[in-house]
Amino acid sequence: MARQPQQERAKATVEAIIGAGIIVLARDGSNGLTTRKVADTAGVSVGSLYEYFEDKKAIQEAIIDSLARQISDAIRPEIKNIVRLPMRDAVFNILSLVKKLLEKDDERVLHCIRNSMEHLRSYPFKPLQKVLSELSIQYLMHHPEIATIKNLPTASYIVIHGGMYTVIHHMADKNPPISFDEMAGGLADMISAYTEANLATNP
Amino acid sequence: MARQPQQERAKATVEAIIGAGIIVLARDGSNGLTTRKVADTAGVSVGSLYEYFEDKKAIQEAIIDSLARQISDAIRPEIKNIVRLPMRDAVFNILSLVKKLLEKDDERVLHCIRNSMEHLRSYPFKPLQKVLSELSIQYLMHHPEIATIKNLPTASYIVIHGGMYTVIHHMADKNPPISFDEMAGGLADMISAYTEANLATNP
Amino acid sequence: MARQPQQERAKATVEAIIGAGIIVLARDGSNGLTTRKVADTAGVSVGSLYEYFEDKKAIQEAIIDSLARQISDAIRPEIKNIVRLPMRDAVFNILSLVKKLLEKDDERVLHCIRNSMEHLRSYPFKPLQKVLSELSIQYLMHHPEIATIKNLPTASYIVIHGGMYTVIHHMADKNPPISFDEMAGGLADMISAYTEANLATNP
Amino acid sequence: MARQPQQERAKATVEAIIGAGIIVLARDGSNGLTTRKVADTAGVSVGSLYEYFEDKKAIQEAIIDSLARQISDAIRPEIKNIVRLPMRDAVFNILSLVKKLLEKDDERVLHCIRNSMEHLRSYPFKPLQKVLSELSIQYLMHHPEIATIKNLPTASYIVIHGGMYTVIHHMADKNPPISFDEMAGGLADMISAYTEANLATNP
DNA sequence: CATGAATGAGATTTCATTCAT
DNA sequence: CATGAATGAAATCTCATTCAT
Repeated sequence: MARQPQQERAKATVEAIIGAGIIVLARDGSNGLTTRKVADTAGVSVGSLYEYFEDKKAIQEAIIDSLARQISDAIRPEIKNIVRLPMRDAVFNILSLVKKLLEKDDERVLHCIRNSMEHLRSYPFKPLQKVLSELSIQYLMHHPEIATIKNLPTASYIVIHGGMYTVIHHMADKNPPISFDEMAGGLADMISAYTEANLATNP
Repeated sequence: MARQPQQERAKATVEAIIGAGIIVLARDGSNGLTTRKVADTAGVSVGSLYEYFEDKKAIQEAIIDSLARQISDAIRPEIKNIVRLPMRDAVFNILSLVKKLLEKDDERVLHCIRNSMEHLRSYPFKPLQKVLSELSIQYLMHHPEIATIKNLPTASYIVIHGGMYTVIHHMADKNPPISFDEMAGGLADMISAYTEANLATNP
Repeated sequence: MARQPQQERAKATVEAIIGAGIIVLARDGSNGLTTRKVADTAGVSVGSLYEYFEDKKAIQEAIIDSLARQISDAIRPEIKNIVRLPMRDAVFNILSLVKKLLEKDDERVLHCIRNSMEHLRSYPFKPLQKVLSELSIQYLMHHPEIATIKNLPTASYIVIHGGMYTVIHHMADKNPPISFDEMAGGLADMISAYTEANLATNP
Repeated sequence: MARQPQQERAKATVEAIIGAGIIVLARDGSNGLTTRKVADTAGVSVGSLYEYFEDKKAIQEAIIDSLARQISDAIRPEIKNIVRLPMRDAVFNILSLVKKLLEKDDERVLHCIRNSMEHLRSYPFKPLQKVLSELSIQYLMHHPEIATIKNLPTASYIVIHGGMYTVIHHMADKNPPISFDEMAGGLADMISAYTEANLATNP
């Protein structure tokens, strides 16, 4: 039943469905993502959903893929600027960049990530982690002196996972006890102190 | 409709329902948590669910409350030992403690937390955060010298939120690029370096 | 299972159940009459309901019987006064008497009659009709001159049925276009005019 | 959830659901009106009910609205004939008309009215009362001489409410002590005598 | 006798999916 | 291709009735 969209109009319909899915997922959560709501929001009939997608699961996956691409596309062009910065500024900028990305469109992406944590096994994180890993590698190439740090993978893992979630949590927090800049600055300082300490011991 | 259990048997039934709910939530996720499955797992009829709970939402909340209590009860008795340790060891021990807690019963609590992140707005974290905040305060009382650190709230926020989630993520990771001890050690080192750096500048 | 109450306490329980049933029926309608609500309102356990009543239907019937008796008991003692009055006053007094009866206890009986019209096939009307028929006969014995009226049964039927329902409807009407006294007076005048016209033609 | 029917087929389904609802309501009473029975009787699936109706309550209301329209539509075309008649004949004809209406289709409308008295607060009467009020006004315009009667509203109220219910009760009565014609004739005579008496005193 | 916990059949409601038009 | 009506399995919830204590 699921076909490849062959015409422009068909591609537009697929885009509309995925876009509608993102809106519904952000608004109503993964439990509230029904075919009817998606079809209504997309302005197509429920029948059309099944013209382009095998079943609901396929729609969910397409939504996640789309979110993943949006995230990667937003971060990748900034890599070339970030790799030039000293460690502290690099970390701070990455966190700010992620924040800006998650804030777009009334925090649509933020809500989608929160709402799909369970069902989709942190899938949307994967490409975020991938692009951040790329960034790590490129950063290393621009700063060969830190290659001597033996715990670089650890630092990288912590900033990518702990950092990401702390940003997500902070943004969802109605009354955060500290400001975003304090949080991001603190984490930047920690990473910076950690890497420099390891650097100092291996001269 | 919802009654207070008055007899011993009734209390046992309520416990069985919540226990079954935890099992089902851990196994099937919040979308897979149906009244039928909970009743079957608890070995009671669906009608019994509604003897003690207003509706399904109330059952979900009771499950979360129960998990929250389990978490707090597991951590609180350890506080008195942890507050005696130096910063690095304290952080490492807390993370290990959380890991041990989440691992219990085939990672039941871990799965529940992951599976209820969406629907319940990270509720199960609340008491975990609360008990860790208590720990922070007690730690401060045992180490008055660190009270001079002006960014203590920042460090605390990062270890509680970033640390917790990194643990959760690491445990769910099939092929983690670093070991748990490396991760926990790294985070402990960072926090330790961060606080000591701030301490050094304020002698 | 259903037993005859043999002790004083048992009789009191039966009364409490029926009284509770009347309250619930008046408040929640016949669809809202559940065994649990009746038991709670009566201050007994659901199990006790089945000690004294075969099933729910038996409770409903007991409620109706109780209402019927209340109605008859309220009207019968007034008969001896009403039969002495001229036709117009008699009709007006009967309607006022019915109104007073239905108003008692926050219109409890009124609501019960309205709420049981469907399910119980106007049962509560039966005894009301019976006692009013008795009144008709006694009235005739006190006013033998009207025995010559050939349409007396018709007049009686209309005042009993049309009159009763008009009272019930008027009491339930939030914004009645005429006052109760106008309505009752009008009906009394009609009956009076009708019987006198028939009397005049048969001198 | 509830949609507006857009195709012919959908409108037919809505009609079938309401028609089935009327049959079930007449047969089983408002307590016996289940979604299952309505769906089965209408020859559609239960799911279809919820395509066009928010919930069961909405179906009940649609049934009542449909009945109300049937009643009004049956009476209104007769108004122009009735207003030409003298008072006694007018009243008698109205009551006969109502009887004929309630008798149609195995007394379906009669049973529906009886069965929905409780739950729907005599709603189906409202349009019947409205159309009869219209009739009153038109009658007055054709008989300007009765405008001098000061108790016309009272007479109107009694014939509409008392008369209607007496008809309903009489039809439901297995062994009525008087015939329908006697009852209707009696009521017609009363109203006629009442209005003429008031007319005579204001020459 | 009295209790209230437990039951389970049956009611309402939801929603992914199919299919005639 | 597109539509949206129709489906029905499965979910939530209710409540009269039973029965162990």
